[in-house]
Amino acid sequence: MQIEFEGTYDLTSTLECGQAFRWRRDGDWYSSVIFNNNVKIRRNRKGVEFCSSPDDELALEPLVRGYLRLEDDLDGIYANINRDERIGESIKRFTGMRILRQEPWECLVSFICSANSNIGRISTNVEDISTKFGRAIRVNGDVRHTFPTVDVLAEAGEQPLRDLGLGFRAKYVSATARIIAEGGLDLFALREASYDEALESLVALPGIGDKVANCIMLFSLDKLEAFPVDVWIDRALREWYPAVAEKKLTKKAMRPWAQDYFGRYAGYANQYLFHGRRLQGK
DNA sequence: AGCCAGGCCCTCC
DNA sequence: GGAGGGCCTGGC
Repeated sequence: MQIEFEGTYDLTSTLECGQAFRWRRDGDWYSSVIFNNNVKIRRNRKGVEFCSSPDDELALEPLVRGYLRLEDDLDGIYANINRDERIGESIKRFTGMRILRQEPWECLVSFICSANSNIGRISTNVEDISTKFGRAIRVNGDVRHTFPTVDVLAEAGEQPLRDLGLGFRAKYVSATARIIAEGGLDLFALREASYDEALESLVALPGIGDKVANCIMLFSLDKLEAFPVDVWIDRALREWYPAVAEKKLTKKAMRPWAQDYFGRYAGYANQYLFHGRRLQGK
């Protein structure tokens, strides 16, 4: 099915910049499991084309639109965050890269798994969790699995997750799943909550600190002002922003500084700086 | 072999 | 309140 839209979209950068962990590339097609469907997608002249299974594409289309954040006015956002030549360069280089609107629970677990890890390993962890605890979706001989529900992971407990190689993150995933399963937090409700409210709720969960909470808010809870500070952003800000270096801002102090500096779309600035700095390597 | 990875948490000062 | 060390595991 074709989704037509105006405006730019760099699907490759968007799906490969490290905000989502289950997309696989095969030629110009990308495939993953989202909304309990095996979804294939590719860029074309008029927009993006996608296939879904088992559900009808017509039913999935609004969800895919939402996932891809096609409603974001990129030019408006660029104009808003373009405060200096550093961010300007990154915008020029990765024009069309978007933040995704992922499913909150999968996003939350993915970023608990990200602690002291790397993208390759996180991808393996998330895929292994799905294979072991998710529901099989078969498409033309290909089998992928849905990401398991909160209840399934709450019931599973810590040890099976350790056996999958999550390491010390297993107890955090398990404990957080149990809290949410028992009604300790409504993740979707956080989409309507303020940034501060959502942050406070998330960091109360085991395994979620300021950085991970900001990732979850940015990539799944519609908080475009979220600004996760990881080692790459830490490097980018210290190397590229004299104000940060001169003030000797700690990692902790960088987030509020950047949110004030870049404004309400600071999360977009974050993703462009992150991507640029990470490709540059250490 | 030893260090580090897209942090978090706990202890101690 | 913030600095320092431990934590699973895999990759270099």
